[in-house]
This record gives sequence, C-alpha cells and structure tokens, in this order.
Amino acid sequence: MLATPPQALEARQDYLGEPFALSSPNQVEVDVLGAKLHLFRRRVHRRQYLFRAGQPLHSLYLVHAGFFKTSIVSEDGREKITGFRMRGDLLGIDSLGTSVYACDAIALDIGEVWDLPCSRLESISARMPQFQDRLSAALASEIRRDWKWMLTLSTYNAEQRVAAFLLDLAQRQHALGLSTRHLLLRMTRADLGNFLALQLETVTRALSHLASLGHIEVERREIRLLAPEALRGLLADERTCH
Amino acid sequence: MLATPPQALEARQDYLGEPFALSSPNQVEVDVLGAKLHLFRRRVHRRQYLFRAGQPLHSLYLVHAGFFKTSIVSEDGREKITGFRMRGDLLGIDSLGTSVYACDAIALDIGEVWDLPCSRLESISARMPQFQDRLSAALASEIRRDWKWMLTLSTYNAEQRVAAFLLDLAQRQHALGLSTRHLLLRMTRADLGNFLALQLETVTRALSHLASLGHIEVERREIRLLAPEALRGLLADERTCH
DNA sequence: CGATCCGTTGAAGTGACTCAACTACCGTGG
DNA sequence: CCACGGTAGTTGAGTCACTTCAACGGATCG
Repeated sequence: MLATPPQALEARQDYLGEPFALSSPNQVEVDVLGAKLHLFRRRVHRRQYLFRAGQPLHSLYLVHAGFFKTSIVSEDGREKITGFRMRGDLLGIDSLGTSVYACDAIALDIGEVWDLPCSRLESISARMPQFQDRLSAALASEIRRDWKWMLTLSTYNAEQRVAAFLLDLAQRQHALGLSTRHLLLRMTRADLGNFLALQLETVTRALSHLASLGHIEVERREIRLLAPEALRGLLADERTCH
Repeated sequence: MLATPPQALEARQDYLGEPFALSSPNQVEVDVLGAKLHLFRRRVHRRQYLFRAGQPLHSLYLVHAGFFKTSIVSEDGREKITGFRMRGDLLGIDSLGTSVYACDAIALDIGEVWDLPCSRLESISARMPQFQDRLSAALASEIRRDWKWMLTLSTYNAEQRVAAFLLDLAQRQHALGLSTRHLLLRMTRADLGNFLALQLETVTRALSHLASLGHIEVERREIRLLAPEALRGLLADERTCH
C-alpha cells in the first residue's frame, strides 16, 4: 500500500530539480530488496538509538516505517542534526569505507527498519548487479541533498528556511503517498532549529508569523499548509529582485 | 614526488577524526589508478570550467594538480560553493545515478585532471574489484565532510569559521606533503565568504583580527600560520565553558 | 498530581550585514 | 614602459535579523 512506485523514484534523479525539492532521499526500491532477500526486521521504539557514532559498523538499515533523525557531535559537544529520515531512506551508508558508524541515528517515533548486515553486502552485490549502482546513487543523492540544504541555510533567512523545510517535508510525504497538506512534525522545535541553524525561539516565531500571514496553521506539532504556493513565493522572492 | 603514501590515506578513514580535521577528501590512490589504467590527461587553465551543472555526465575527474572549486546554483541565482578540491580529489562523483553533472567545477589555477569516462567505469570495476568500494568510500567521505562543515557553519561564529578553514587547508596541504604553515589561498574573499556562509567583508575582518592577535600573517592571498595552536584554541573555547 | 519537558512570547543586546569610500593590484593595450 | 580600467581587498559607520535571557502556560508522564 505504501510501496513507492518505481517511476516515482526514477523521476527523482534530477540534478537540481525544483527550487525547493530538497528531499530526493536515499530511496531504494523497498519491495525489490524485501522480495529478493530475506532481511531481518527490527522494531524500534521512540527515542531509541538505531546506532551511535563510534560503534562498530554492523549493518545498513532501510527504513520501513517510522521517523528518524541522524546527527553528529563534536568532541566539545557541539551537535548538528544532519537529516530526518523516513520510509525508503537508507541509514548508515555515510559510514561506508570506515569501520564505525559516523553518526547517531535515533527514532523519533516507533518504527521498523530492515537490517542489511555489511557482511552480506558482497553477496547481495553478486546476486543483484544493480545493487552497487543503487548504493552509489543513494550516496550521491545524499551529497546533493546536503548541498541543497547548505545552500538553503546560507542564503535564506529564518522564515524562508522554515518555509523550505515545510515544503520539503510535504514533498517527501507526497512521494510516499501521504498527505501533502497536513504535516505532523515528529521533532521538537529545538531539533528543527538545530537542523535549520536557528534558535528554537526563532523557529517558533517563524511558524507563528507564517500562521499570522494565513499561510499555515500551527497547533503544537501539527501543521496544516493552507497556502503552499504562498510559501513557495516566499522562497522565490527577495533574491531575484536583488 | 607528490604521491600520497597509502598509509596516509588509510589513516583518514576516521569517523570523526580530530575536531578540526575537516578535510578527509575523496582521496583515491592516484598512483594505482594511473598505473593500471591508461587515463586521458586533461590540462585546464585558470577559470576554466571542467564541467557545468546540467551537462551530460561524461567522466569523473581525478585531480592530479591544481585547485578547483565546485558550486551549485539555484534557479533564482543563489549560489553556494560546495567545496574546494585539490590533488587526489575525485570530481563528479556526486552526480552518480543521474545523467547530468550536479554542480559546476571550476579551476582556480592551472591544473591537470585524469579523465575517467563513465563508459569505462564498469570495466574498471571488473579489473579492479576494490574500485567499487573505493568509490563508495569516497562518496561516504564527502558526506561526512559536508556534515562537518555544516556543523562548523551552524555552531561557530565568523572568526572561528575562518580559523577552521585555515586549519583545514593546512591539514590538507600536510596530507599532500606541502607546507602546513604557509598557505596560498587560490580563491577570492568572496569565494571564501560564500563557502563559509559569510560576507566577504566579514572574512576580511576576521582575517585582519586574527592577524592583529598575532596568530596569522596576512598579505593578500598569502597566509602564514604563526600560531596554529592558538587557532585551534579559538575553536575549542566558548562552547565547552558554556 | 507534582515534576519536567515543550512551546510561546516579550524585551534587550549584539554579531554580522549593508552600504560606501578608498587603496592596491592585475592584466591589457596604447 | 606606463596609463588605464576593472577586479580584489580593506576599513568604517549604521542597521537589522537573529540571539539571548526570562517568564509563563500547557502538555506529558512517571
């Protein structure tokens, strides 16, 4: 039911895509993998770490259900959320080539992941020749996504960043066949601020302001997009008329 | 002479590395590739585009000499430099899985790159089984590098960002057997500001201030690191004593 | 049912941006 | 060779968007 149609995945192979199409995640054909391989399914509860930075790299995880965040922490405790991950995203790939996980992965909700032990990667590649290419594509896709967020963070102001985030989330939900108007934020304002390089108060203020403009409706973590086009307009403006 | 010793490359496979070890580029054994394959060598002059976003993906390029920047541009003209690339870095890998280049790659200096046509990637993989893993490792490494810069940009102030950049450049030069004290910036202040999410004036001011503290010596694009430990100290402070 | 976490809002402070002026450098062509 | 225009870099002064600090209300949870 929730399975992503293949053509939707293909269509994501844009090089820049739409201005605010920031998602384009590490999507992998969930079905194909599930059908051909007997993967161990792991259930996780809210706030559970799927893995932590520094732990020996054991498996990649394909998100089947739920909502995750990945984050890195520096020695002196500065933290940065590197992304929010949902169904179809592949976790742990950023650690390939090393022996330990490079980030933390935490469930923000109950979820289920499919376990791809690194020890099996080779045999999987042998059985599915396209797997290596898929993996490379997923990695490259993550790079492009990161770059787009870097661009967003360094050129947009607070309100625009929040708008971009909402639109991105809506688009990802759309790609998964979920509602594009009604968003349920699984993360705190602090998480959102961390991801968008803003203080949590600034996120709140941006949301309040967008609501006061009538573009969205905010009720705690439930967001309703009343005028997505208006949000998109916020992002297009400003810079063009320079 | 400039060849990077293999163990230096292995040593880079850290998951977080040192606090300011932000480089860890897409290093690939230059020699191995060069020896086993007969790669076309392409010379480029200053300001020349190696490739541009949207062009059909034809080749990956291994930087043999010179200094490059890669950047993305949004439809409305917002630009972001995604990285500065030097010897050993692999350009174009972020486009894997798509049919066109995802970014611009521009030479900031005369340089030489080795051409890896995409059409040959398959046969290369066949001849060198470790190649696919190397490629994945390079991709994952780029992701981790991007994440570290995201962390840097979102938690450090202007002066700290500039200091982090100088230390990173010094470290990359060190890895290539070049001077760690004497840096020659190949990019403009505007480029630097773009990369660090700062205005060019702010970059100038940060450099001037670091110079006035006696930590560095600035003469146009030549930078001399007089007290790298002091720079490192700037990055460690602040947050820890919170 | 108190303790804690989370979200909102206000008021004051500030670091970086913006705008502007000026200087030094570089390549080009007279 | 020097004059020249354009590019690159520096510095100052004023402004503003975001941060910081603080208080409060509501939800959640043991």
